[in-house]
Amino acid sequence: MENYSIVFSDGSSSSPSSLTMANHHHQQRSYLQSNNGVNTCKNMGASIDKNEGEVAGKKGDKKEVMKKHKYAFQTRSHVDILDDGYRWRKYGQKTVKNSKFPRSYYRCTHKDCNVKKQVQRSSKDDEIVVTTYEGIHTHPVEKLFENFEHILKQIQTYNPL
DNA sequence: CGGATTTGACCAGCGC
DNA sequence: GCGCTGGTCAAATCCG
Repeated sequence: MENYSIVFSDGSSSSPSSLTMANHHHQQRSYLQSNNGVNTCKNMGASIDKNEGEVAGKKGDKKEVMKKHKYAFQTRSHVDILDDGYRWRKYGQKTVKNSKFPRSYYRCTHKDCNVKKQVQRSSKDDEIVVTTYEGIHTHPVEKLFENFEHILKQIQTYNPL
């Protein structure tokens, strides 16, 4: 069962057999760990918050209100969308510079769960898929997994290293 | 018919 | 301030 290589990284260092958890902001989280902790991830630019938490009006007043849980990892796979048990609704796609492939933006389809993720594949190695999660799910996983064998099988299927 | 995608527009942050 | 770039919206469209 050594046919997969899942590489946690923050986008910079990625040696293909190490597991370096990304730690963008405050705390790091286990992959696929559903938890109902406080989730105050707010969107920075737009103002689509319906009845979400407070909007700190001006900047400079409160600076550390938003805590974002953001972590990325790379997988060697030929499928973009790894089935991680949640349902995702695509809400955007942009072509990023320095990359041939577009980046897709997904959002969790649950009612009060505003977890986002981005899927982007590397321009150099089109086998590499960079998935970036942001936020913590406030609801249990909709699909039931026994363990990681399911998702690992997806990677292994398309990655005969 | 309802929910998910598609896709161009729109907007904000940043660098020049 | 302006233009580029990345992130999101939303209407149209697709698909079960």
